[in-house]
Amino acid sequence: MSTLPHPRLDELDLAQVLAALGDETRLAIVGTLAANDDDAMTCSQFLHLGSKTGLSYHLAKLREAGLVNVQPEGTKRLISLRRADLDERFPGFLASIIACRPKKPA
Amino acid sequence: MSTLPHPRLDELDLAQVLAALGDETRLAIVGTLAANDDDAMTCSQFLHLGSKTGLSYHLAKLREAGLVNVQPEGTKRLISLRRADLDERFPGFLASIIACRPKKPA
DNA sequence: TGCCTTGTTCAATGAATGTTGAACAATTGA
DNA sequence: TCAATTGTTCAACATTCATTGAACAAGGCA
Repeated sequence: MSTLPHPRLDELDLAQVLAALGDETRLAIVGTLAANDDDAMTCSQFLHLGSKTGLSYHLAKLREAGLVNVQPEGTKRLISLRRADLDERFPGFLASIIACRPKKPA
Repeated sequence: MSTLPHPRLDELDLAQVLAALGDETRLAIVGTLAANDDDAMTCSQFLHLGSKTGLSYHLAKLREAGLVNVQPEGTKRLISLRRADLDERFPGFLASIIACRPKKPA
């Protein structure tokens, strides 16, 4: 699966999840993943949100909180929302978060 | 209404709300208010969660984020969840948060 | 092999956070 | 008036957080 440490479903902690999302940059990352139809994205696709180093930091936070899955693929990392896990552990939560983010017009 | 500053409905910021809830103590405060049927409570009713000073700090955070309303009443402060406001601004959010908190058995 | 791309690690820094105890303010009630 | 109750404010402190740049790894590809 993945070489990087990810919390298991039963290890997800609500306060940690909320803290991870309590940052504009990380909230934007999650919002972008959702707006991208939950398709996997690479770090470089978020460069408009901050520096390379900063993104590495924020993505690690999101991964450690259990919000995203990070899967190495060649020199890239495929980042995807853990939508199913989050929906199971915190039903309705992710949807309510995403619903009140400003949507990008088509 | 109240002498303490509260953000207006249109001023509620999702990231700030999430950050405010990203702390075990504050999450417990909100959970307790919800478990108490959204009835107003006083600071002293949360003393089991921390020191007097600490609670004052955390309750200010919750108030500034727009999660609770604090209304002076004599020497006490009546603290209540801004349920209606939160439901309007972030539909489904509060419910999803509260649903996955462990409930106290009756 | 060598170079480019992608992303991480490290150390440093400044800002924000959470906790504590002492002192203070405001109201209530004897 | 005096004392008790309820909370806030303040300064101090240690911790964590977010950001930066330089250096480093690991693959891809010529």
